[in-house]
Formats: sequence, C-alpha cells, structure tokens
Amino acid sequence: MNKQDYIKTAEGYAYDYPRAAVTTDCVIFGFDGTQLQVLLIERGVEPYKGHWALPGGFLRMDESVEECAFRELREETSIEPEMLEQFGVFSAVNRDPRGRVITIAFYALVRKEAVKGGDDASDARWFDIDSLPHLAFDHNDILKEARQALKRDIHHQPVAFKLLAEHFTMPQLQRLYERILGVTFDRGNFRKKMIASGVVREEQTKPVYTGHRPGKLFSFNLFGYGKMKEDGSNSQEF
Amino acid sequence: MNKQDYIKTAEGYAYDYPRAAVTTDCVIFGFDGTQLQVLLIERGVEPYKGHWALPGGFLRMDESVEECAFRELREETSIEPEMLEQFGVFSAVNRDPRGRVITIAFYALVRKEAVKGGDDASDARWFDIDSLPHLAFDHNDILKEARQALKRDIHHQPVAFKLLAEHFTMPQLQRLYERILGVTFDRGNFRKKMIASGVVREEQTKPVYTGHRPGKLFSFNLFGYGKMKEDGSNSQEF
DNA sequence: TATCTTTGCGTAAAATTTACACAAATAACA
DNA sequence: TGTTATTTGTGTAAATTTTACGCAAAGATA
Repeated sequence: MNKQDYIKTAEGYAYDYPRAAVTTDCVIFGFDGTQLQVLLIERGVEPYKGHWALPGGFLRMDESVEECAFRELREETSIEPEMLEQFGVFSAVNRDPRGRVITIAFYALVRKEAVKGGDDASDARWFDIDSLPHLAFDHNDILKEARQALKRDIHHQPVAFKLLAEHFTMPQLQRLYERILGVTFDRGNFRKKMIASGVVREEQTKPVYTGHRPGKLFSFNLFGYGKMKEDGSNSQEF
Repeated sequence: MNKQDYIKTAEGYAYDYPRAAVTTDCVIFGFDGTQLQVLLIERGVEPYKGHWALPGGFLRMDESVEECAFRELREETSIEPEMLEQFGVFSAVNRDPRGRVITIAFYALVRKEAVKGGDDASDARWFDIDSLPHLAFDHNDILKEARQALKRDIHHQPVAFKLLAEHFTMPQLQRLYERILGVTFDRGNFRKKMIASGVVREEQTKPVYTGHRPGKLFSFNLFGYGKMKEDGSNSQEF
C-alpha cells in the first residue's frame, strides 16, 4: 500500500487541495434477437431518485477503476461480464449535483439469458436502445458514446459473439451486426464473408425453430479469430 | 458552480470518504520525416526527479479533464494542439508513490516545426519512439497504449495530416503511415489509393528537394475526408 | 552526357465485393 | 397429402478493388 496522503480529522479525510470524487459507470449491452438493449437501474436515493441510471458507484482506495466497475456491477446487478471496455471519461464541472464528480465509463456485453438479476424483484430493467427514458446525470450522453465505441470496436474485437448465445444462426448474427452498425447487409454476402474469415464454426447440433426453414447453428471460433487479426495487420489496408 | 462537498479545516479539505487524486498526462506525437517521436519533460521535483516523464498534472475543481490536459500542456510545453484524444485511464493502486493517484491519458499530434518550446533552454525534448528512456511512474505503459490508440484511430480519423507540414509529398505521407502501423506499402498502390479516396489534394507549389527527383506536393482535403467517412459507413464492410 | 537515386504512373493478373436469382426446409393449412 | 408462405442456404456473373511489378521521368552529381 502507498503511504497515506491524507490526514484523518474529526471532519473526515483532509487533503492539501480539493479533490474530485471518482466513480465508474457501466453500459451493459444485450440483444434480444431483434433489438440492441441496455440494462438500467432505478435510483433509490437522491439525487435523481426514481430516475433510471447506469449501474456504477464510487472508487475505493484499494481498487483500480476496472475493479471498481466490476464490483459495482456485481453489487447492483449480479452481472459478472468477461470483460469491461473503458471508452470515455466524463468530467463536466456540473455533471453531478452532489459536487465535483468525474466518472470513468465502461461497456460490457452479456448474453441476456445468462443474467440472473435484472428480472426478479430487482430494480434493474432492460430497455431497447432506441427507446430510452431520460436518464439521471449525463448518462444519456454516456450511452451515446458507448454506442459509438461499440460500433468502432466491432471491427477489431469479437464483440458480437459475447451478445449471442453459444450457438446462433447466421441471420441472428447478421441482425446483430446490422443493429450495431445501423446498416443492412446482403444475406448471401454476409454469410460468405463470415465463414471465409474463419471466425465462426458450423455446429452439428440440430436447430429448433418455428415457422419456416431453420438456420444452421454456428459458434464463435477463437482460433480463427486470432488468425484473422494477424492477417489483417499485415495487409495493405489503410 | 456546485454546492461544496467538503469542509475546509485547519488540516485542509476534508471529505467523508478518502479520495484519489486525479491527474492528466499527454503523449505528444511528432514526426521528423523518418521517425515517430514523443515529447517528454524532465522532472524537476521528487518523485522521479531527473527522470523523463509525460507532461501532465493535477485536475483543478473548475475544469474538465480535457481542459486540464490542455492547460498542463500549455504550462509545461507551450504547445496548444488542435485536439486531444482521450485513450485510457491508469489507476493501479500503487502507480504513484505520493499516494492514490489516477491519471487520464490523452494523446496529441503536432507539427514539430510549429512547437515553440521544447528546443530552447527548456527541459523538454523529443525522443524517437523506438528508443525511449525508462520513464517516471507507469508512463512507459501509457506510451505503449498511446501507440495502439494511434494505430487504431488512423483508420477513422485524419490523424496523419496533423503530424505533417501543410504541404507534404506522397512518400513522406507513406513513411508516416508505415511508421505508425508498423508495415510497408507498395509505393504505387499507396499513392493510388490515397488520391482515389479524396483525402489529399495536389498543390501547385514547386517542391524544393535535393539529391533526386522531387515529389509532388499535396495537402489534406477536409471536404474529401468527410465524404470518405460517409461512404465508409454505408459500405458492407464488417 | 552518363549514372545514381527516388518519384510518378501504368498495366495485367488475382482477389474480393456486389447484386441477384433460385432452390431448400419447415410450418400452416386447405 | 399437396399447396402456400416465409425464411434460409447457395451459386454465379459482373463490377470493382487489390496486388505485384515494371519502366519512364526528374533532379543531383560527377
């Protein structure tokens, strides 16, 4: 541990200069097969009591901001994502009515069916990303930047697969890409390119479906993904 | 202004909970025509007195982290870059011997010839990015991530042009891309693609050069760049 | 004028992307 | 049992882009 840089007084922890408080906030993305979604929690205390907000909280002295984000997420939503991606710092002087608070923003990708909390008697709820309520603090701004970060990262990281179940069909994967990027792809070409890239592997499992021809099942191929990244870095693209 | 969230005591500013200090640090990239470079300053005080470090300093209560980064940069190096790109937060519990300090890291791109300070009797100096000294704090780690961020952003933002003089030759631009990305390109293809993309415009100015055939001069074409981005977002690339 | 070095530019082959068309699989239903 | 509706799987040809490579052009130097 570091030497202490404060003096404990009757009024609290005293420093030579005023200090901002540090928090972390998390944007939890999910996908219901059609819409990109976000997990929000309803605030139980002032300020913004009753408003929806991103899960998050104050940094402790014995943890990094990543550890803080994981902890708050576990405490408030019981979610333990594989990874949190840090995408921005929000520090406008008046962003928090309690005083000077800056927040480090992360996003996480989860399979909705793997989330325990958030559907029982909890105060957490999934919202379609295109019909969000007005959120507490500057959380609407944070969410906007989270979407951009996701859009940016999907090209370089195996982002989509963390939002889907272990087995998924090609149309499901395509719909997710389309929602994240805000575009539409040709079905045949999307499939061809995905398979050619080696990031997906066809599974033998029989698909259960309803109403029409069922799609073949695929899974994410970590090995193939690694190879894709290598090749990409040597290419002439710029 | 916010209401005060501290109590001023004889020992300093007192808070209910202990707080980490917040700093910003800046990685200033430059390009000398051959090597990618970084501007560092020599620390005049403990800790790490005499060591080289990134310019940066403590967040004040009346500024955002962006404003803090700009201010510190101006104070320590006289540089006023067009923009600072935030790329990471470093918050390991023991990263600063003075106590609990987290830092928000930015990078900036500057034309070396436009930098006033840093070459007179100042304590700032340019270093080739591949022969850096051992830096103060965790600044070597920060620099490593800055390089990755630059590498990532060069595809989506007009990064390279901020490092070159207003007029530049195609081989100069190519060398810069090659240094940032760590690859080599075919000369003819690089040129073709750059011109076709519309991000550069040929200038009429006569080139001054020595030793061999001089390259034509180009400049960055903001309008063409904007168009490129639009098209890109509608494409089928994923 | 010949030589050296680097830049500018063209071209053909290879690879990829794009735009469609059509067959196949399943459920629902007459 | 066939017929229809819907969605998925697959092939193919044209258009476009990428890649590899060669040669001429523009200075400087001797």
